Amino acid sequence: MLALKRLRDNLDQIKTGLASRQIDLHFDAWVKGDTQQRKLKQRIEGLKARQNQASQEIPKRKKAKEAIDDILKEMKDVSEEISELEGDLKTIEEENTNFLLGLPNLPHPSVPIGKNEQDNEEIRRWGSPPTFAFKPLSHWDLGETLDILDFERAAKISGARFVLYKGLGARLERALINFMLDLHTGEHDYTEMLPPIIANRTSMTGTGQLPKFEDDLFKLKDNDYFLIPTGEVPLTNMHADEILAEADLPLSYTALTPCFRRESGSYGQDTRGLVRLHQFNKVELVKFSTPERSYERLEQLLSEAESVLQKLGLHYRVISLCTGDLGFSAAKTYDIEVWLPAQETYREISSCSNFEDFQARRAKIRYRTSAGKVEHLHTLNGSGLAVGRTVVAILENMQQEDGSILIPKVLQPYMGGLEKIG
RNA sequence: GGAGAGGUGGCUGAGCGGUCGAAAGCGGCGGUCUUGAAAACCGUUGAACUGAAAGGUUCCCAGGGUUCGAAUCCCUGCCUCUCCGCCA
Repeated sequence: MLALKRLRDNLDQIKTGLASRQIDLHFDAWVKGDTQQRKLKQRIEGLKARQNQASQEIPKRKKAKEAIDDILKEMKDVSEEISELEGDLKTIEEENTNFLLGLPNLPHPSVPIGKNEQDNEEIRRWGSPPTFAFKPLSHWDLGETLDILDFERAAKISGARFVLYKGLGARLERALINFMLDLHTGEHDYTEMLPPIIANRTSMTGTGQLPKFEDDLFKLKDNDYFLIPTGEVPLTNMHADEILAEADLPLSYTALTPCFRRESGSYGQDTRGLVRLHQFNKVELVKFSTPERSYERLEQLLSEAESVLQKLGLHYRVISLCTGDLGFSAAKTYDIEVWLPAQETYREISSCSNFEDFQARRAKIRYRTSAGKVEHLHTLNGSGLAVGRTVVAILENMQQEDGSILIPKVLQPYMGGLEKIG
């Protein structure tokens, strides 16, 4: 959520900033509503001030055995008027809040201006694509041949866009999870968490999934509960309604969680394989930072996510999302895209964002500065990494002509010393 | 699931329907003392909105209600604790 003051004082500036996201917004109704709301509030507050005055006067008069009929009568009217006006105020306030909750974050000045993913800016590449003396197979073919991925049986159990990992496939997923968590807790100073993966409406609103994107979520029947689409939801909302001490910042948390997405808007895309599933595992990285240092932390977070791919020896590139491709809550986002040889393309494997105070305002996450002031802090998060897509990258990049898969050195201890699959 | 108790400021914990943003203690901050620290003592210390300021309004889990007036009474929901039952 954008700061109300900022919106009122710099409306034009914010309008242009948001327009760069390629979305249509109409502020006129809101401006009207906002003015109306303030006027109403002032009137109500005036009446309440009178009410408060009277509640001091009444007992005084009572004590002095003076008559109070007139003041009681007046107060009865005041009280009625207040409840009437408050009804109006509630309606207007709800409309205004909904509008504000529907506004995306303002892009950071360093974000490239652009219409869509075509305009994203490549920041750097690491390593180089492997060369093959044969035509590399897709991960779904490899997975099936090696009997480590089973999409048909997953469909029988659940439906389309689910996967059943088998044998060494399951082992590989688990090895990656442990490797990533060990790396982030051991070398990068994150605290490991194991949070709930069902979250309530308040939390979903806090991180920005709601109210706009309810259709993308799995909602539990008979409850106002949702399956989390990302570990960001529990890890960020764990500090909702809290005032943290500046000395405790930055806080860094990591967690493995399953993520659940309905992916309703993506028919026909990635229908095969485990790139786009309704359920997948992700190791999430979340940071809480002071505003002054949040962009420095974003670079740090990004490099921590990158180090996973570097240690695995997987070629990737980093891109900066342009304004038109930027997510709803983010002020700036770097995507890490890993090379997939079978499709001869880069695919997103991590998304690292600075949300500035956008989520902190929604979720009321604040900190007390060393000077004693209470301010909203900045939240950041990124994948470190999407585990299923890392399996994809390993299968496709490490495949050999005989159909076997070489296991990266750093992963071998986690695979019981195994050097290859198949 | 059944029975009971409770949810108050950073924490612990008082609080007759009006003078309660709320006692007290702890913690934090500032100071005195000290070479420095501790102890002791003194002072100070919630947040949001609104206003140029003075000030005003709101917030004692959330939402309703009673009342001229609610932290205090009533209802609903959520959460916590104790006991019983069930269970991985």
